[in-house]
Amino acid sequence: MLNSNTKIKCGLCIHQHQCFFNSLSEKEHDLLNKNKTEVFYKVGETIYKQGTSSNYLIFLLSGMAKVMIEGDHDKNLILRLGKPFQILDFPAIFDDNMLYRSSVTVMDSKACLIDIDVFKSIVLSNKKYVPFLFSHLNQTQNHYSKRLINLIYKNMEARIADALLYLVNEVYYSRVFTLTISRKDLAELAGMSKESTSRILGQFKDQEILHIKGKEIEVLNKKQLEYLSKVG
Amino acid sequence: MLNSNTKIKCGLCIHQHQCFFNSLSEKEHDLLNKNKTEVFYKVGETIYKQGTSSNYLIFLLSGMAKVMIEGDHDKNLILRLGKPFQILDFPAIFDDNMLYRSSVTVMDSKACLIDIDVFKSIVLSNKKYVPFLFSHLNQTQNHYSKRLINLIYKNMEARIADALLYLVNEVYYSRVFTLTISRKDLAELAGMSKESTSRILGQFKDQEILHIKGKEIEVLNKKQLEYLSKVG
DNA sequence: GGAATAAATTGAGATAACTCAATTTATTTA
DNA sequence: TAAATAAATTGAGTTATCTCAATTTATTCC
Repeated sequence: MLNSNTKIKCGLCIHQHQCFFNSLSEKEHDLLNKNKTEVFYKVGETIYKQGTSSNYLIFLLSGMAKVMIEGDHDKNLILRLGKPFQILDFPAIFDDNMLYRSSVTVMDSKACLIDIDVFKSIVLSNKKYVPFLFSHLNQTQNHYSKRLINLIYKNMEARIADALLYLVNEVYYSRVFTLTISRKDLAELAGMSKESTSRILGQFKDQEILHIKGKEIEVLNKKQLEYLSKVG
Repeated sequence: MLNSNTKIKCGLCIHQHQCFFNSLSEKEHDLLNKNKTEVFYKVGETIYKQGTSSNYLIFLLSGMAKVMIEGDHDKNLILRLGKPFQILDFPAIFDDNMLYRSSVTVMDSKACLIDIDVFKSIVLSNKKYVPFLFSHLNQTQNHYSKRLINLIYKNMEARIADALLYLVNEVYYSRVFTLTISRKDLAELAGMSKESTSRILGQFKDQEILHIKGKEIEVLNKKQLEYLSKVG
């Protein structure tokens, strides 16, 4: 983790349209600018650690980070992959700032650390923000709900299909992509062992559902993945 | 479902101290009183149906309801048991009022239906409510996170132990209780088949961790349940 | 209160998924 | 660029959990 010397100016950056904070006023953007820190993380670095508290809200500027639950016996579950201009995860900001999930970069990343008290003051003073925030939390909750039923009752094929569809539809936005996570990460996204993940991927390759060459993946038959996800 | 003729007056009832709405002003309580409907549900009745939208926020007044995700092939997962003076589940109130989980009573229950627009107007006008609501959503999210890792990587013993500990610590508040849900519900709370649930319960009985007589359950060795939850 | 129906238990067999170990492939470091 | 290390794949054997069927126990309803 390394501090940055040239901070991006909130409210003036070119990514405003996709930014979590784009509905803020100029005054609020200034407040944010004064109270934020930009830092670099190398791949594999922990940003948030489950069970600790944080005074910062993490806003990714570049790279990618996995948001995961750490279980006992080295068993983790990846909940989502955080991408630039998204808030990585919410500590319990109106309670004790506790974190219930960990976050680790999967590639070199740049992040913006926003002081939670400053964020809270904005939330409490800007009415427009409440529906937005509520909506955001609601979506996360629904995402978790869906993950729960999928991971518990679906078979391996369906779980890998779900993971791949997640990557296509919500991470890389393309049927062809270079995987930025390891096979072990993919396994933890599908809630199964890395060996089984490897086997299912090989099977999908044989069935010409996927074209795989190392980290390069092309989904040849997305309909089939959707079908497997449904029936499995 | 049957309408009630004698409505409880919000702000004047004896359960204020434990009520979700106890920080409201007199004026807000009046607004709520004017815009709420009280209804009765028989055991097994659906209150919310996943995939539909609702204009009401459900506030339980008596009885109990399971909040669950309905999967394909008749596979459900119970997320929590809703109890009196709790909000049952939040529709996407700042989006389309959509429901991502179903809710079904597990005993005859009385509920209060609060108009979502009225609730929203209170949330948007009462600053004190934002932290409270945020905190509530956060807790739900953390509960789901925990459920995810527990259900995916833990064995049957640990999952039943978790379900029992949930009943003791968060539902009945007692080591001795009369189960208000069926064995099948218990199975859906632990994310496994009803036959396996039955077998594990029998095993716990043999090991003198539990004393079971039909619906009457006494946890004889809570420490052992906590141990099984941890190692399993 | 007894018949009918539903819920819960028990047993046996099937299978999905895991673990461990061996090998191959890829990536890092000297 | 070779050696060392890490990541990924493959195979074989084991085990946890499920399914289906048969009983038993509990609950509902006439």
